[in-house]
Amino acid sequence: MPVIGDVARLAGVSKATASRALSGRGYVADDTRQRVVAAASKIGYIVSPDAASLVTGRTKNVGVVIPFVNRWFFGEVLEGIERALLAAGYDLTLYNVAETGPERARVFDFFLARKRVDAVIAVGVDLSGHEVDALEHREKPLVCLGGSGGAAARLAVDDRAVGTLATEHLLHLGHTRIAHLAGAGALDHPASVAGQRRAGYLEAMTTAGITPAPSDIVETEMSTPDGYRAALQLLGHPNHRPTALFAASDEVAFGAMRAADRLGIAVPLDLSIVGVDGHEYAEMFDLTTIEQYPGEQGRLAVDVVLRLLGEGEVADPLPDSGAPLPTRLVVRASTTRAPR
Amino acid sequence: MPVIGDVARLAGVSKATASRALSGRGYVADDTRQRVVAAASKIGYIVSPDAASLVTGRTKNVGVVIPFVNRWFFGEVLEGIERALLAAGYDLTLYNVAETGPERARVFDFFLARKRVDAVIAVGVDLSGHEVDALEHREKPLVCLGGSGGAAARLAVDDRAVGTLATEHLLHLGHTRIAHLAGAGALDHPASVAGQRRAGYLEAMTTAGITPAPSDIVETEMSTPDGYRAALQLLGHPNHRPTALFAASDEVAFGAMRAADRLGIAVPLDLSIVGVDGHEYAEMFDLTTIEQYPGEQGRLAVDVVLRLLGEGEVADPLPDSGAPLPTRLVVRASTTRAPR
DNA sequence: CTGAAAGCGCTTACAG
DNA sequence: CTGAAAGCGCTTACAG
Repeated sequence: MPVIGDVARLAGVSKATASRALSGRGYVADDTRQRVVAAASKIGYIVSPDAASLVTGRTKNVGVVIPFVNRWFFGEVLEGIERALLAAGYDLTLYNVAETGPERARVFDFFLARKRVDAVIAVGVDLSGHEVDALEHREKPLVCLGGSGGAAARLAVDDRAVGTLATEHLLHLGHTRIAHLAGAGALDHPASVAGQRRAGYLEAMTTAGITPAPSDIVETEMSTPDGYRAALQLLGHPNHRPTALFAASDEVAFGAMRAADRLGIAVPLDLSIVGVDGHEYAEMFDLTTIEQYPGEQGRLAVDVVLRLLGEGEVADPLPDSGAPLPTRLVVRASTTRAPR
Repeated sequence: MPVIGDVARLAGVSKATASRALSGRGYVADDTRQRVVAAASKIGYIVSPDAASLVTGRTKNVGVVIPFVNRWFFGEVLEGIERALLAAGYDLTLYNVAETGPERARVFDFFLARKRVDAVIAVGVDLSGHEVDALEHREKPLVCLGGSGGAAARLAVDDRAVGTLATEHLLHLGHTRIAHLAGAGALDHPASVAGQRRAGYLEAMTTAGITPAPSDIVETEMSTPDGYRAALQLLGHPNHRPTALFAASDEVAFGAMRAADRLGIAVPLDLSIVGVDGHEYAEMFDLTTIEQYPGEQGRLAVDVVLRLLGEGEVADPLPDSGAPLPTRLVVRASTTRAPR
């Protein structure tokens, strides 16, 4: 395993010069640089990131905290982040933390508190004050993508507007009996994604002069199997069947479609369904949805992190700070006019 | 940011003793240790992994190379690996490499070649000789989960047997016209997962004295939308419709079910479908499948890595070396007796 | 059981 | 433009 001293010796320069030649920082005569580079590649020299980090204080490594990897939205975000980070020469250290628990505390208090990452990106996690403090205390830039909990740099779609738009789409089609398959925790955590979408739904309904029956809102984990179970419960009830359904995510919507199928409820004739996300299956299932663009969101989060870390001399670390991330209503065959 | 010198001073010992007390390596008097630990926690000391790595040569970090994160199987594996690594106090650095290309070369020749990871786990990647060499040359333990390309430590299901079993299940139900939705590259890369499953299918057919028509094997990316498209092509053809279909993965099978639905082909009455994986949606869709257990596989891969790294003094680094990972045929409503 | 010293592999002022 | 030296924060023989 060659070290920089080997390169220096072979090139006939000092370690300092070798370092400068290889890193591109500081003045080096052009032919010197070439000799050094040639020497390095000849013996297969690769800099030790640990040694470099120790002196520069930079690790070229970003921690990503994410509650799931196997949900479409999160997987796409993660892929987007990974690609962008790799392109910038950064490593990605993955912390797949669940809602809460000792494991999560360990990630924030131990893993992230060490000097191994330069910054952290939190995807869809509701951060506690303590967690944010732990990072700020270590002077680690923190970029949040969705989720909640105070952080300076936050990128998010307007989930409340998403909920309103989805609901208004259904209202506009003449539906009045509109149920909502909300994300788990929507009621208890109004600031969460699930909570915001629910609030948007409620707002649209209220504006339309409709008060949903309490049983018209059912909470579910945002997965297809859970959405399926929740929808069976909602749609299987003998009375009061809704004519339309706003699912908090496309994955929930797929489950609802399957439940409707199983119960012999025709979509969209008997039941219109709208989801959120723009999942890769949405087109195949003809699902009306509010698209968002998680891969792009991940890339954006990396942009912000890089700016915060001073890579690429850009003045404003948060170009569109405050502006919500783009979304788009895509109407497909799963929604139609309310039955007479 | 306190350093170990601060802890030592506060506890009234040398840095050496503080280091020993904190790491648990070497003799330290019990009360000394307690004083050191108290001092450390009082000032919120956390060891610098970079500095420690530099001297020990160990980073407590494992690189994971994986072609997708947003396919069910890979997502589950990744989650399993992450949990197991975290529990062992290791970090996970994620490299999401696509099939091939310059990006992939950069990961192997630069990122993984540095001293930042102690070992690498390759999930479902077909490694080239050059890639394996690059790692072995750096003396990095390499554990492969599925995929192909020579590596000492390999964990894998017997994909050929999986293909045979799935096909025999259909043969046993009286089907003779059995199509196969194979994974992309099955023909060109016989050693790949897709290739092995295809080979198993062919073997079972041949054993039954049946030669599938070339048009009965269609390759597709192993995703649901791609499976959908491939199945439309396969099932939409006016002649020769198969009565059964072996899909190379559950995700492909879901796409095929949707295609059948769209074409008015009843499953299982007109068409039996069997998949592979034990996807979380399989039960909901009543899909017959050959289950495997990716989360558990990920955990197992970590076990092997840890043994290879000498954590936990276990004699044999590969307990079940050679034995294929468990799988199980789960019969559901998507397969039935062949129509008369 | 504990401490002084060397050293892991780099980078960065500081001189020249 | 280049080099000698110091130092990043730790751990590990080596003495005692």
